[in-house]
Amino acid sequence: MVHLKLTISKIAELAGVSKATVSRVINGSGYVSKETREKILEIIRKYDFVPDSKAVSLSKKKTSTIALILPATSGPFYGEVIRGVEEVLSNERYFILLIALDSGQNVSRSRERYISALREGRVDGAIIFDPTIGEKAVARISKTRVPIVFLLKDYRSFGMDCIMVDNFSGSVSMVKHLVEEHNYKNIAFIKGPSVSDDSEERFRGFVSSLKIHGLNIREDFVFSSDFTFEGGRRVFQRLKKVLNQIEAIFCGNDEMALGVIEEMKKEGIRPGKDVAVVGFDDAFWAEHIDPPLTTVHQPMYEVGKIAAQRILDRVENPNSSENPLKIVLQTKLIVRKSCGCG
Amino acid sequence: MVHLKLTISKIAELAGVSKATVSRVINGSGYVSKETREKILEIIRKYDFVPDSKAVSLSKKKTSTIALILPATSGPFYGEVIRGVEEVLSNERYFILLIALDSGQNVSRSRERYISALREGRVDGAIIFDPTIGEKAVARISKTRVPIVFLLKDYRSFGMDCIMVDNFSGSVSMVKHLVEEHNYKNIAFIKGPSVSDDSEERFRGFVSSLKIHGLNIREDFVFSSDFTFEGGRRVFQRLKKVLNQIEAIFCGNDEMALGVIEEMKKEGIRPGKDVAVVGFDDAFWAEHIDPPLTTVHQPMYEVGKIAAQRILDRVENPNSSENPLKIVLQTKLIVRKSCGCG
DNA sequence: ACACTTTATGAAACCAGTTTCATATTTTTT
DNA sequence: AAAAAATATGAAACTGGTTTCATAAAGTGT
Repeated sequence: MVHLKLTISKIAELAGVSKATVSRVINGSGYVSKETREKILEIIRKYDFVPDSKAVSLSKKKTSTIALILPATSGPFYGEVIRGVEEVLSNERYFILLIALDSGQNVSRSRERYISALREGRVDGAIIFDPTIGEKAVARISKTRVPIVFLLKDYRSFGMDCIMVDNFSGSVSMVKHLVEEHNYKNIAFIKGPSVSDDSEERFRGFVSSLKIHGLNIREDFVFSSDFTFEGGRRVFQRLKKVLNQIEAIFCGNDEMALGVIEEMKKEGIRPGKDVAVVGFDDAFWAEHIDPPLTTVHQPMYEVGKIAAQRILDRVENPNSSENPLKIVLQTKLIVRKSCGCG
Repeated sequence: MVHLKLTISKIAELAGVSKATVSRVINGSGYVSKETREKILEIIRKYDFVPDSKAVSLSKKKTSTIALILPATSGPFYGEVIRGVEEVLSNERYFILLIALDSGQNVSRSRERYISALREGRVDGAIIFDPTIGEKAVARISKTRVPIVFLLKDYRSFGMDCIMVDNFSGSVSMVKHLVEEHNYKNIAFIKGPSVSDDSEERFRGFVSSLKIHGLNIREDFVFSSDFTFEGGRRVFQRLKKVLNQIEAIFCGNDEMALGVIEEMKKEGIRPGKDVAVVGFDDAFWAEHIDPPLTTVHQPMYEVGKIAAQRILDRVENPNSSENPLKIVLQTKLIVRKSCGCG
């Protein structure tokens, strides 16, 4: 029993009409008499026919697919962003082509891969979350003419929309809490990798907020690490030297905060009591660790949703001459216990 | 300045050859003289030409895309599975079409969506992780003739490969540890939703292992919840009644264990000291909570990798009459402190 | 020098749809 | 009743590639 492949032509033949008419029925376009439509619909149902998406894509010049580029190590964000994007796209019958960025030196390899996908016309648009991308790559992407929404990167000068998160204000409100509620005056800061814009923004917010409160920035209270758990542990060993001079440690993200907390406990120092430790991100587990972590919530689900809405808009109104949009979502201070509260 | 679209025909024209020859050069197939090849390559480079993937897919009947179906709530597994799949597929220049299953009643809606994707010929194969799927849907999927690998579901009778995780043995080794190392004799169990095969397997392993150790199953020590953090909190309230009769609580997954632990702490009961609490899954945060959770590690990264290798094999050797394969990956007991160790 | 294989190329068919255009039939307007 | 507009349909062109087939030239063996 050979399973013969159904095509629109065969359906047309069975119905005694031309394939153009079948196409019209399927797409609800053009004129088709009621009787003809019903007859064709009947046959389509009977044989359980579905048009081949590859052929549809080719002739309609539309894939109904959006590329979603994500860093492999976006950890807690991964799922959140995907959820937001998927929720919006699936409603509009679009699919997600997911490309995860390699970590380490291989980023450029995976960058090539997703640029390829754009150039080959595999997708109608793309949501790009690529923290280490630079102008050169953006210029190449721009040449593809594929509508793009960048996450957490502002490339409006290349005509691309961007969805940003206000890291600066997040830091500001954290410092405000530490200073005004707890009266801490000596706060250490642990930066992430310098290539990370987020990290820089958070640090700038920290510095700026200290100034506002009339506090000095102490260079020897500023440390650098890599946003990882292990990095947090390591940096704590360096930080120990100034531990007796500080009242709080503001970590550039939650993972490092967790590393710091674990290391502190090992040394018999009580996080949140002897020294406050706070983070940034509000990872899933942040409220469940001991002590529950005071941190800044990143609205990544909303970022995903808005990015998806935006890209659909661009894809479906390609010639709208609207200027590249920048949408800034607010972070939110989440006060738990590691800051000394409660 | 109108950006004119490049096609293989235009390249052919520029090179003064037929498009068949250009196609041969691009694909490295058939005979092409060295001079012709270089001339064409030169022009392709000069104009930065890339063939349209939609056209290639249509004529080659190959999309170089694999569907990856994942539950929205796979929480910690999400990223792990994706990482494994992506690592293998990207090396072979395949792309991932990601479809997340809606949670709640909408599963069937998203199920329709991914079955559509298969029927439309959007992908060459699919890796399906759909815990609540039933035979009826599987039968429909089977009709599409698209190669499928199921995760954690055995549908070999429909000709589909499956990658399983040995939950049963995971439970057995956990009970073994609790009984042999700690000499616990009264162990409560919190099941997940009854629709979850995993949950059932874990429970069966628990029961079986108790028997092996000559212990009775106490019906009133068995509770049911829904695999969520909140579910864990709620079930603890029911469980309190028997708390003075038990030495350990074996939770069907880590999230519920976390809920139980939090609730215990609120009541002044020390998890791991007064009563042992253990979980299943080894979520990212399991080692960082207080006390660090003793649990059973699920090798989801490996599941993703092996599934991807398997699906590529099926896709690239479509007429191999090899029987549907079942690969069982082993879980691993991770002893931390919540069981009373350390 | 002749048959046979290998190399090289293009025309045309093909993949499975959509869309334009021409034509025929109705229906509506004047 | 004639003209205009709306409805209905199919042939053929089109999307942008790949592949088959035919043909010709070059290389090889005897």
